[in-house]
Amino acid sequence: MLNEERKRKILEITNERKSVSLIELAKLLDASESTIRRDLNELHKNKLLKKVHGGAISLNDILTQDEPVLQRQDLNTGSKRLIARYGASLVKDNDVVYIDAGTTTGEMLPYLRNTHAVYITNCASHAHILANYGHEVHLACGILKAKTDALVGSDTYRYIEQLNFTIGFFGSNGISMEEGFTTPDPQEGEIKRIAYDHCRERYVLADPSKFDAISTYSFAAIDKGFIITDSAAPKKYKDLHNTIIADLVDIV
Amino acid sequence: MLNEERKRKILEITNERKSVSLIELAKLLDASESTIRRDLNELHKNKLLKKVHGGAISLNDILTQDEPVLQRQDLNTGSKRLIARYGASLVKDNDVVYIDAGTTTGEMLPYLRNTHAVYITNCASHAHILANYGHEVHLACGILKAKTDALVGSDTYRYIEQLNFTIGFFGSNGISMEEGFTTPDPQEGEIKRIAYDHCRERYVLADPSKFDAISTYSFAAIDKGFIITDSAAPKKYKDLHNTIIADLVDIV
DNA sequence: AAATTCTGTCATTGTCAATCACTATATGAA
DNA sequence: TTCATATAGTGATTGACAATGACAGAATTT
Repeated sequence: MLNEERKRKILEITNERKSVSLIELAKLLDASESTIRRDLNELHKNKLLKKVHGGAISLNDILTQDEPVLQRQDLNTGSKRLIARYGASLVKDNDVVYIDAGTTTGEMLPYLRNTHAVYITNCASHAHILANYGHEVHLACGILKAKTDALVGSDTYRYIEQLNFTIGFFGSNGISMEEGFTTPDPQEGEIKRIAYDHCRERYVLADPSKFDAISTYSFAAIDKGFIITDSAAPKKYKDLHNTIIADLVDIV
Repeated sequence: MLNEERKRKILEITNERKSVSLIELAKLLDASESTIRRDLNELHKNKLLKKVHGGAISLNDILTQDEPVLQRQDLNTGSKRLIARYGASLVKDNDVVYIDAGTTTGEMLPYLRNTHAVYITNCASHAHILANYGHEVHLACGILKAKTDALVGSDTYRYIEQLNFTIGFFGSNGISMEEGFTTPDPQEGEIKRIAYDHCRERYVLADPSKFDAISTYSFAAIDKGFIITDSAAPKKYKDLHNTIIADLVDIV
C-alpha cells in the first residue's frame, strides 16, 4: 500500500471511529507497528489527528464537540465498542449479513473484517463505509431518510422481502419484556421487522440504557433472537436465556 | 501503445482506483518503470494527478476533500459549475428526475432547488446530499462500488427498468460522433443505458475535455438527448442541433 | 512489579532521478 | 536514392535516498 494512501486511511478510520488503537491500525492496514507509529507522528505533527498513548483520536470531534473525554482506556474497551466488537466477531465465512441502520450497528462496521461474507444493509452510510473496507455490499432501494440515511418505504420492503440472511444485526431504541424490541419511526420499524423475519440468526445490539424503555413501533418479540449487551444490564434481562454479555475475553 | 494513449489510461486508472502503484501501472500498461515514471512526472506537472512515493493518487479525490478552499467566484462561474447550474435550472415542478452517478452530475446537486420534484439516483452519496437538502430521494438498490459510490448490477438494472423519468441528467467520460456517449466501467455503463432509455428528456453534462474522447462502454448515441457544455467545446459539436451552450444569462 | 507502549537505531528492501544506449522516424544534403 | 544527422521515445542501469520492519532499552501505564 502506498504511504500516502495508508495515511489517508488512518485518518479516515480515526475520524470514523473517533478513536483507534495503534495495534488495531496495524492489523487493519497490514503494516508494522513501527510504520503506523511513524505515520501517526507525522499526522499528529500536521495536526490531522491527536496521537495519544496507545493510539490516536480524531480531531474533528474534539473541535466540534465538547467531549475531550476520550481516553486511552476507551480505545478498545468502551462498553458500546465492546458490544459492537462481539457482534462483529460472529460473522463467519459465506455469511449473508444484514446490517440494520443506526448508530449502534454503525459501531460494528470497523470490526467487520470477514471479506468472505456478503453484507446487505438499508443504510447508505453503512454501505459506503463497508464498501470502502473492501466488502461486497448490497444496498436496498427506497426513499432515503435524511437524518438516519436509512432507506424506507414499499420498495425497500419488497427488496428485503425477497432476500434471506444467514445472520442479522439490529439496533433497538427500547427493549422491554412485554413490548419486545421497539423503535420510534414506524417506517423504519416496518423495515426492521421484515429484515428481522428474514434472518436465520438475529442479534440485537443494546447498551444497558435501552432496557425497560418502550418506543412507538415494536418490530419483534424479546424472545426472538439474541440480545448482546454488557454486564451493566438489569439482572432480569441478563437472566434471559437469549442474552449475551459481551466481554473482551470472548473476542479473539 | 501511443504515448498519449498511455497517459490517458494512467489517468483513467488512477482516477478510477484513487491510488495506484508505479509497478502496477507498468504491468497493466506493459511499459517499463522508466516510462511510467516519466509519464507520472509529466501528469503531475500538468496537475492531472498527484505523484507520491511509490505511485500516484487521484486529484479528484483530494479536490473533493479540499472543497471549502475554492473561491466563491469559481463556485458560480467556473465552466463546470455553469454547466451544472444550467442543467439544474431545467427541473420543473412534479418532475421525476434521474441523477446519474459521477462527479459531473454531483456538481448539480447544490443547484437543484425544486422541492416539488422527486429525485431518483443510483449514487449513494448523491442521494445523501439531496436528502439533506430536503428533497424526496429514491435510491436504487444493488451492489455498491466503493470508488464511485454507484450502485450497479442486476438488482439496480431491474429497479430502474420499472421506472419512468420525466427528465434525466448524465455524465459521460467520452463523447464522439461515432461512438456517442461512452464510460469506462461496463457495469456502470449498463445502468446508464437503461436509465437513459427510461427518460423522456435526457441531458448529458459535459465539459469540453470530454469531446472526441472514447471510453470502453457506449451507453447512448450522440443524437439521443441533449448535450450541455460551454463555449469552449469543439465547433463540430457546438453545431449539433442538440447541443446547448450553458451561459450565465440563461440561468434565472 | 509487570505489562504495555514509546523512542531511537539498524539492516533490508523499495523507490527515485539521472544517465546511457538503442530504436524508429524525420530532415535535408550529396 | 543513399547517407549522415537530429529528434523523440523507450528500457536498463546505477548510486542516492526513502520507507519499512525488527529490536533493544527507556518511559509510561496499570
